[in-house]
Amino acid sequence: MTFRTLEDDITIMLPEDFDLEANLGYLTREKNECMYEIEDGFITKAIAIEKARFLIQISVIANKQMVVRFLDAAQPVEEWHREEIVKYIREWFDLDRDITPFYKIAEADPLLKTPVEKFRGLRVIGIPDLFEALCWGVLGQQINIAFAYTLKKQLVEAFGECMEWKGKKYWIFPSYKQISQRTTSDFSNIKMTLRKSEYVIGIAKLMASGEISKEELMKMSFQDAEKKLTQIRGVGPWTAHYVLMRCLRFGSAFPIDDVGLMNAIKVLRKMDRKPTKNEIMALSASWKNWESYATFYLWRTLY
DNA sequence: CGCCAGGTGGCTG
DNA sequence: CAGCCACATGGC
Repeated sequence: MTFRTLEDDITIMLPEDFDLEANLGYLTREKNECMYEIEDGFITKAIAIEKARFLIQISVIANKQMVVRFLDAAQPVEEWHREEIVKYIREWFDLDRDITPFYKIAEADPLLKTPVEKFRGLRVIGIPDLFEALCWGVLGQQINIAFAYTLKKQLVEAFGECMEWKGKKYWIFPSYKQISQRTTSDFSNIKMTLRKSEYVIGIAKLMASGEISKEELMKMSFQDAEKKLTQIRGVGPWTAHYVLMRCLRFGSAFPIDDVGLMNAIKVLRKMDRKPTKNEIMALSASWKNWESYATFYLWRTLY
């Protein structure tokens, strides 16, 4: 890519409950992650805004402000691009939510007390792109997390685009338009089930036709959005809630059937078996509208 | 080797 | 409608 003079850095002021280490702890939990790179506290990521491509590097100063630097761009950086990138980052780190009510609940909750002490300042890290969030949910079904990352890497490297910078590749998740034109035979080198390939292509087609869009889902009530999502083939209650939590940002999203959630509760309560759904419902009775945060913090206790 | 991983759709009685 | 089952692969 040719050299260009890039625009000035962007500064984003951070909310009170933001801790860089807590968030980097989540972002670095899996070495196989291919959607960004973390090094020396810097987060480097390729971002697509429609047809434009940017390579940005995020750093955080004293947990007070985020600095976004443009390392590279495939075209001039326009003002509206900068606005969209800020929007993306605010969604990614959930910067527009005041999470002090969650801490109030959690500090009085025997199950959440220790996790919130340990991970204070962690936000629910989002997946702002709906297609990426749905695919990531589908890929993660029923398999261990490390393997899910392997599958995502295979999918991204097979169909995504990358930006190269200083000898490294930074990937952009494949678009639904691109995947909607593939068939399951194109997925033969990706070691996921045929069923999952069908789900991913089906989701891409629904998005390409406009039947499913983030914009529309964001306008819906929680229950309507959940219903719309579970009508998609391959999206059951777990995946729907996962997407409601990580992309659509409903605080009350709650993947209650999640085996990781069950195991976290089992360990924290020193149980010799997994809790039942009824037991989890009883334990979570006071989490109203913060189920997503509670779940995310409980997951962090495991990996 | 068997069982479990951030489940789901399809089939059966 | 509840109860099974297959599904690709890796770690332990």
